[in-house]
Amino acid sequence: MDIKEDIRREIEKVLIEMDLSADKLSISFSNLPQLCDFQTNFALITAKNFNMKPLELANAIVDKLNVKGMEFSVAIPGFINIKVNNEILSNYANEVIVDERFGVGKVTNPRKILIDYGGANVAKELHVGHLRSPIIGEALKRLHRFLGDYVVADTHLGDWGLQMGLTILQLKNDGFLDDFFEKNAKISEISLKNVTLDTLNEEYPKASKRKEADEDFKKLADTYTLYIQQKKEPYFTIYKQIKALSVKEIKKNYEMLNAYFDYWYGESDADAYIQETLDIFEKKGLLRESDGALVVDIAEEGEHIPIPKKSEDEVQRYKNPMPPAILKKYNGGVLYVTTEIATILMRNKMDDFDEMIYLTDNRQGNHFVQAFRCAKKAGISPENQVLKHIAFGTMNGKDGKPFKTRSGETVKLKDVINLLIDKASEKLKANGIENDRELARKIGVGAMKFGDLSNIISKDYVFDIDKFLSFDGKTGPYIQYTIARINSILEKKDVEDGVIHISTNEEREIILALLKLNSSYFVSYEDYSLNLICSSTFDLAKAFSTLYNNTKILSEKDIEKKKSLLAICKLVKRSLSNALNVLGIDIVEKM
RNA sequence: GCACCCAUAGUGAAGUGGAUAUCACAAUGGUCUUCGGAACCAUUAUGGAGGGUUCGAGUCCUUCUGGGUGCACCA
Repeated sequence: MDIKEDIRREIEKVLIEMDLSADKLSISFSNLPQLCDFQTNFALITAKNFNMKPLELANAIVDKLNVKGMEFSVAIPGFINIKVNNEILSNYANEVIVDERFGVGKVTNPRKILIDYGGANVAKELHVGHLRSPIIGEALKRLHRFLGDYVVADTHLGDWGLQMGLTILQLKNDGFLDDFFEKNAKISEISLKNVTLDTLNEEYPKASKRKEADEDFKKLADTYTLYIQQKKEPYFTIYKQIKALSVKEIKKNYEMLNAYFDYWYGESDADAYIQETLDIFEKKGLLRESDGALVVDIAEEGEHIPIPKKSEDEVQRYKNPMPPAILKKYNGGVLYVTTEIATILMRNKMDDFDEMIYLTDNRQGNHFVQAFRCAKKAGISPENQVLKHIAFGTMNGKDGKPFKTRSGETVKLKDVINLLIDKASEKLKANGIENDRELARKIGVGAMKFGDLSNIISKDYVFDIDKFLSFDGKTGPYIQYTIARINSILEKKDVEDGVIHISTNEEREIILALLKLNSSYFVSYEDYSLNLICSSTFDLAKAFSTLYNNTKILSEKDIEKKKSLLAICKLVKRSLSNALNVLGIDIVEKM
């Protein structure tokens, strides 16, 4: 059920007849819509291989093509242009409208994929920097599932690092943990009664700041972290309680963003695999001692070459820096990379994944290069397993710098969401809808998600709330609004929708936009370009709006025409809704 | 210093090596009025600079300029 594929098959048939390889044959949408609907530059690319001139080859192919409803022509210097008639488009539309997959096929080789996204840390409040990972990750998860992959979403909590030691040390210093440290305290019966989320949100930043200036404090926090990792009491019990408190809050925030995870494993769950991981490296002779730490050399040919020092006291510099990965610290503690590798080991014991995708900001590029190289080197990740780090850019304020509050502080994620809800509420109020915060959330959060996903993942972008929430333009609300308008028509209709007959140019545009949207899922799937789905969705909404503005559907006199138009409404609504769903954006009935 | 990412209209963005570089917003000029916000048309780019590969380069390679990020015992 794909016109592009039908065209490809027809041309392929001719190529086989001509005894030419069809390997490089691909049909694309026309970039000159006034000339044709589809095009292929097959002749331009391959003429040389067949010892022909592009124009000759194109003409030879077109001469042999004779397909009902399709018009083939050749354009200089050798394009083959294809136009399809209204009947073909009508047939396509009538198939799609009853198709439970909206006319979108599945990938031919479904894979097992794990997506690691979210990036929350226990005891640290989520902030704006935590928005993109769940937004992009959730959309990728849904896209892969939609196209037939088996996908596991694991948020991989940061629950095992120095921040835990720091938090506990600070809490202890500030007297919150006295009960736990009394002589003969029955640890299992004590709970953190005076500690709330607000306490954590105050204590951690304090500790984090202090460690920069206070060497001893940092050392002690290191020790505490080690205690937790060794499950020493009362540290471990305190740790577990802090984590439970924190996770509850994190979950709530993710739900506001429509991000749902299959697993809530964290770095601590990988702990059980740390020793085994280290043993594997040990056995393979990959470990080496360096300044008291155990490291793995992962530099490849031409990397990490010392640059001669100009003077004695100069710091050693390296060309193509790829320092060894530290798996074990001087004090026996383990680090981010170690946990990452152990997590890969854990996941590979859980299931056999074809691919693991990690979503973090681009500052962690080196970390993943290190972890992935280590995992491959030690055979912890099988050779044919794809380990993919998707690095995204920063969300900036209007000044082009990382988004901050007026006083220069990091903006809390909670506050961003509330701001979006408030702004959306104002807009709704103007439309006569009051006091519906859930509706406002769907619109506000959806607006931000669409604004985010419209950008290429790797680039920084500007968080412009007014632009995101505009009901006009390439925005989430515009798409939601288009659906709401269709709802309004479908509610008021006095006849059932019928068979679609494409007859006008506006209707053609809608079906072509639908075809493009349906093919965009596969392009996005290949190269993680969710922005393409966003723009194709918008184009479909826009094509529909053009029809809507010029055609009075409900007052159409010709009953067959009216039924067809109503069916087009339904068709567009279904496809737009599905697209939003794949992007992780809510659909609203009214707005 | 060493490495990675980025540079396209006033602004924000899009473009599997292919035809006349696309979209949104804003601005200016014009046409028309509402199944739910007005819509439609027109105008606005020496693609950061220079070289190279190619029949063909915004896209690939290279040098430079400007911005962001990172560079072992944080995560």
